[in-house]
Amino acid sequence: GSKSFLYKSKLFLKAGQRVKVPFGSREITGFILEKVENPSSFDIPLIKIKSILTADESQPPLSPEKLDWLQWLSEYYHYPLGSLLNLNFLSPSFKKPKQTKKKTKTGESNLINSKTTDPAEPTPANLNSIIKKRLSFSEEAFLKLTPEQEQCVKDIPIDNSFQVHLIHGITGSGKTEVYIRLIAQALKKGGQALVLLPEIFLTPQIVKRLSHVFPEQIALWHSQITKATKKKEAQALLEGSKNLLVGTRSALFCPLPKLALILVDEEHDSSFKQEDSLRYQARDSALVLAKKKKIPVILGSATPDFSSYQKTLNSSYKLHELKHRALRQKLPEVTVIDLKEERKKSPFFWLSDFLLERMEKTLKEGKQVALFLNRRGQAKTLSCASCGYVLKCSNCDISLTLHQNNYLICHYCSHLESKPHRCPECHSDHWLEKGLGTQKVEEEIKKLFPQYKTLRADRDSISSQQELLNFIEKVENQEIQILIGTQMLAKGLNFPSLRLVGLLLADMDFNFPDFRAEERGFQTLLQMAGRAGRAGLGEVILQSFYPEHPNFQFLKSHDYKSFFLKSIQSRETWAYPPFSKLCLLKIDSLKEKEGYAFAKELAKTTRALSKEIIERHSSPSCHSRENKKDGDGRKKIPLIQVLGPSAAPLMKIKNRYRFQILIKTKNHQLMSRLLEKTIKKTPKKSFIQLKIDRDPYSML
DNA sequence: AGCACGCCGACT
DNA sequence: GTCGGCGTGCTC
Repeated sequence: GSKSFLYKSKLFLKAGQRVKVPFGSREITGFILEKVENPSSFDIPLIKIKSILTADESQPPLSPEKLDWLQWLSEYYHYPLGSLLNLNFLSPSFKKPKQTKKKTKTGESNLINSKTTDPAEPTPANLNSIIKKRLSFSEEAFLKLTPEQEQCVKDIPIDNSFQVHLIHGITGSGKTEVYIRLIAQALKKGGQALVLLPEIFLTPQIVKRLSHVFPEQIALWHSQITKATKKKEAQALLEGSKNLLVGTRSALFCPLPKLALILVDEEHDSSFKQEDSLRYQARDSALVLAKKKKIPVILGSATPDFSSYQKTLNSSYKLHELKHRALRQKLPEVTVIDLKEERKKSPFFWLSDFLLERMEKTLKEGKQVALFLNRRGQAKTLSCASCGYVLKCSNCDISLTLHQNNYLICHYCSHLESKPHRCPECHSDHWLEKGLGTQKVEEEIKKLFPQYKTLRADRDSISSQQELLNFIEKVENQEIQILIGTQMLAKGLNFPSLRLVGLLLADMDFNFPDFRAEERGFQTLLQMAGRAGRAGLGEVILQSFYPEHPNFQFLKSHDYKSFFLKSIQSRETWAYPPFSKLCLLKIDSLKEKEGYAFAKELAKTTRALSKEIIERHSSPSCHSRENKKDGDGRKKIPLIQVLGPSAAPLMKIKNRYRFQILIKTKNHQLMSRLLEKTIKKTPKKSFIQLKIDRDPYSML
């Protein structure tokens, strides 16, 4: 996959250093990887080896740990190291835009095996001014901690050793204040801290709090920050004039020479996984970086990822629990309503009499109400009332979503068309709207409560940071009484006057065709329930067509741990993560037949190679360990399973046909070995793309 | 970036 | 058959 190139030089060069080299007919900047002792052992005629032109001192070299980490990323996620080093923040000139999808496949490489290397050294900097600045935050901005928070801070040493801490703190338990103390410790020691947030534009409140406490230290890093600013901030972090970086997953690549602490907030959030080009999981990658740098990592969540929580059970992660809300507010009471019973009585099937009544009461008392529904748009699909024809996107294989009652959008390719008058099949003009979205709810609620102000929060109504800030301001100033939204409302927002939360169709979330659906659904419901009563009494009304669902009992008692212990069992039975490792081989072809043939051949190769690996792995030397693992009565998990090929759940997207093969293995070493062998054996085809999604989050 | 190579359609 | 357009791969 990722190629490196051999050059010669008499210069004194360090690994990670940038150099200018001739490459083909042009001159490019490359990175020194390592010193090669025996160049003739390479399969390259010595005469072809060119000389390095100059050392590029415009930026300090990558540290050995960072370089090591980048190599790990490249291998683990099967992404060419050359392309990785070319990503904006690592690139010497910030001018190069992200490669187009077509180019990433080849991955232009500019790596160099130099003849002389030496470990990199940290950049010297102006100590006096740094020490002055480092202490420029004022402890006066700290809030008083509860005994629980204080204990948590005490139990997390910020030292030079690798340890993963999981802070499981219920909504409103004040995790941010714990983070602030730990960041302050890292800064006081002369170190730097990195805080990763899922989508920074959805979490302005924590950013505001951190900016208030560390006004001169903080640098922000996310997709809406301009390149010029990024360059400036990267420089400040390199020099040490700024020492706290708060950003989304890509902030992980920013230079932080004195990194002493990594904090991943809302660590369960799926947006830490990048779904294109380098398909990396930022939380997992942060753990690897921290291990190489020998520093602590803190993962925080009210609803931890199953894999993270599982690792606290055998103490490989340290668990810290915050079980009480910081201002001693009670957790909201959860009432479960059976929609089967209620639907006949109320004006709409999705609004029970009970919820309606509680809404009226809450609003009369001057408090706010939020209604949560995990589907945007107005009606999910449009189908013909007489023949049942469903309108689908012409490029993709999926149903179109109706917006504002007159146009249809494909959520996959953004294809837009107006609502047709007549059914293209039977020419009937009678359409049925199936499904319920936030727009429909907003429309009806406005009719029911004309005297109160209603506002909708979803990806359609709020698409920028500024729009979200406006929304938050309106809610905080109580200009709005009724909020209607998707999971956008569930992410880290804190509204003191919000008393009542209605979860309109709570069982909908458990039924996606994905092994993580239950985990995801419960996390969202619990997070959403946690928005109620952040300052004082709160109430949650959960509506469902299946009210006896056992998960609702866990929700009523706000008991994440019991939910986890129950739900993790089926993961084990079916050998899904964290009990196995997954990798999705995605085949994407312009032609359906050839794509399928390629996928079939690929699956055959993968199966044959996995058989080889299993045989070798089960040889006497490895045998005893495996027996031990299987001998304790648990269901036996096969070492490697290759499933498929199957048509992807959404087979046709943007006029390309998609097939997939799922590999399940017992551990990631086996996976790496299998992937490497498979790729080596698979011939490249021009119109077929093969993408490797390691630890996939979306099976689509 | 700029050149080599191979696949496929159009034409002598 | 052969010419040439174009997409893809390679550059130590």
